Amino acid sequence: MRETPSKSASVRRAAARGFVLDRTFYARPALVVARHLLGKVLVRRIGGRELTAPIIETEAYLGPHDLASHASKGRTPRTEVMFGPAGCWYVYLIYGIHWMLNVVTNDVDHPAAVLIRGAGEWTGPARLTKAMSIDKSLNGAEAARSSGLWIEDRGIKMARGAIQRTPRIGVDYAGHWAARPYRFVVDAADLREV
DNA sequence: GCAGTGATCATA
DNA sequence: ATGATCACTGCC
Repeated sequence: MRETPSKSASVRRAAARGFVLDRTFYARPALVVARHLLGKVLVRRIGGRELTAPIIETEAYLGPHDLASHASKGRTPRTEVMFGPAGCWYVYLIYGIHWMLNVVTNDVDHPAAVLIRGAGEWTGPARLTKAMSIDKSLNGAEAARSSGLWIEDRGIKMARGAIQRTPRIGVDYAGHWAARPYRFVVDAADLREV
């Protein structure tokens, strides 16, 4: 994608101005966090380099009553992180191959999280984690610079109508919860720098 | 359409 | 210890 020199400069300044989302952002209902993560920028530090990608697809997992959520099975070693403070990563392996990246939401002892399904050019939660070298070593870590994986607000805006809601993917086992529109998607073309 | 892949959890 | 399940992907 070609840009004029002045546009490139403004993008760099906008990036430098980005601020890291903190616990107050995540300590809200999963549906609110899932919606507001669209357009925020996932940042992964690997060595001295930073990989960045605007989030374009999320899913909310509400709590123990949500039969699509791992938390509906109760407190286990795997789900422990979801019972902890908001703003920590919940990373787990699925089908023996794929790492899934979630961020914990709500309050302590309210196990809820948002699955990050797509960012930048990467569609699909497993392709995203593969591209960003995300695995179990991040499970339980804070979404902060200290962990090497965090999310920033870089001022990207989108039209309200650009956001689509659909049922969540791959949770047909969850009865009527499978049909609830807890998946949020925005077309990358609808993201706008400010 | 469906195989691959192995952690996780319930059951025993 | 064993077996079922799985918030997916890639290849048929």
